[in-house]
Amino acid sequence: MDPMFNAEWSASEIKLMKAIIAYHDANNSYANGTSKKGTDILDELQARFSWKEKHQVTDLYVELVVEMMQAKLNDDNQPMKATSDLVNDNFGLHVEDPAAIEDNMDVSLGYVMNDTTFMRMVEKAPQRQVAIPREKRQNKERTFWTIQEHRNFLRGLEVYGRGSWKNISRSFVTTKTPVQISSHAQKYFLRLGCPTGKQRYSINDVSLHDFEPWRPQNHSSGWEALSFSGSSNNSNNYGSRAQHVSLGGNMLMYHASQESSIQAATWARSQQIRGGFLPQQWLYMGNM
DNA sequence: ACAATGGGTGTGACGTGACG
DNA sequence: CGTCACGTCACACCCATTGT
Repeated sequence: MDPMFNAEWSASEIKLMKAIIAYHDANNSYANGTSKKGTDILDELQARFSWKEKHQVTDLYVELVVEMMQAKLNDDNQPMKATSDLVNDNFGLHVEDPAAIEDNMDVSLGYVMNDTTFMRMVEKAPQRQVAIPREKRQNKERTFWTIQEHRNFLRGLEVYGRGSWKNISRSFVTTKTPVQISSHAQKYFLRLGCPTGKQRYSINDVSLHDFEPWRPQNHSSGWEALSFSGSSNNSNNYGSRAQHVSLGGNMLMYHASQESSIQAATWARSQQIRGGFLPQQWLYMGNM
């Protein structure tokens, strides 16, 4: 968590906000992806914390929602706690230990990169120059979605829900217009709804909760780090927790000339789909 | 090498709801 | 009721990959 939160928000304020969110959660208001209730919650929160800047409330709300979802994920191997219990124990989070939360923030946010190599691979999408013969398409440059943008999209989806492309564009994916986000969402939901093992890996296979594949306690061998499971096994919406693209360890760093992150991901995915595993020297190359 | 296929991006038409 | 803004859908176009 941003250390600034320590200065901007007191523990009691954070606790209160969590309680409010939990209340809405208990009423099925958050993260069910079916409504625009996220904005309702924000309105209430902004009214409740009227002395705070709007962006402060929004930012903390987003942080807490993601954290709470992550906390629930961590409890997946345990009986699901009742929401009332979550309210009482701060959703299993240790609010008094923000440093620990900060340490896990990337995990909470679904970043697959605790090492910077993966980030380097995905932070810039390939800017393909496409010859567009039609007049209307002249001078148009195709801009591909980065994984980071897609994750921001997923976060916005969780907060604002489907259809609030304007809000998502304004608050989460500022590099894309609402129309572009809508178009991206169209393909995203189409992919979710049409699972087939023949599909290649795509940006839409990246979920918000891609996390922890690199953790040694989760996989005793490098091969287990290659746990791809795209949307084909996902029956949930909005990049749900069941959807993982676990790009284990440093496996994407296989080739110096593999400039395109998308291509790298596609390549890696294809190796898995085809049942052919990665050469071991590539798999462990990043650890050299 | 070539054709087929899958996938990504952008555009236009249409539907819908809010507002005056 | 008309207008406007916005979202959804279908489609075009293109690229990358795969199969032959």
